[in-house]
Amino acid sequence: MSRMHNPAHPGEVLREWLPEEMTVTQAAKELQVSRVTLSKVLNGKAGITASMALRLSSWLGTTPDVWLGMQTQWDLWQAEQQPRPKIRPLERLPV
Amino acid sequence: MSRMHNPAHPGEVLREWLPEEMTVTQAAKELQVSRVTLSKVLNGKAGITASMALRLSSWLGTTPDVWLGMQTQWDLWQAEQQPRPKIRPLERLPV
DNA sequence: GTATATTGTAAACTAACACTTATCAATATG
DNA sequence: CATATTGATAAGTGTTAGTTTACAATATAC
Repeated sequence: MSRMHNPAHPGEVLREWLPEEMTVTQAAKELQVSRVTLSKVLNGKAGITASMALRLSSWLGTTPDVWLGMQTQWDLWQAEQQPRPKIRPLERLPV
Repeated sequence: MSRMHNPAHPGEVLREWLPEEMTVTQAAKELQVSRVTLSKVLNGKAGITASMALRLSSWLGTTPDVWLGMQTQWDLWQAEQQPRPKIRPLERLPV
């Protein structure tokens, strides 16, 4: 079975967590990454790493798993869109 | 809060799924990756990618999420062992 | 209105890493 | 003994998350 819906990029979701008036520059400073790094994430040009997930969880008061989970679902959906080899299921001895 | 226990590397878990008599070479052929690629995963020298998770799920009849989830937990634990910047929680307006 | 600072993204570069093929020592098999 | 097969290492390639630098656009100061 495949995932029906193109999941949102985590950066897209992150956008909604940022207060309206907060600039990328400010947010990057709080997260202690460069402006560029955060900008890329927000624009879907880079993914959420474990390190970034920890920063986001400290800052936003979430679990890191939320962010990494989103990234995982996104990665998985992307991979499912690629041509895939036909793999014959392993024959297991019945219990 | 941090994860208490060093989670197993997914490759370690994968080992347990392989039939006793199956060689790395055979398994790699079924998964349609090189011997080296699989060997590295089994020895914890490489992680589980989305593409690999899909191969494993096809072959072993699991969901891909199982494997990617393990990888995520492992990545997270590794990142937690590193020195981390002190990030001040974002002040949210109370509801 | 012009000068200066700040913003967000792009460009260029570096480091890490997943993958491949080639190589090698060790073990099995003819 | 000779040959083939195994699993791991070495070497090389491509991708990508991170940095600093550069730039065009907008805001702020004088």
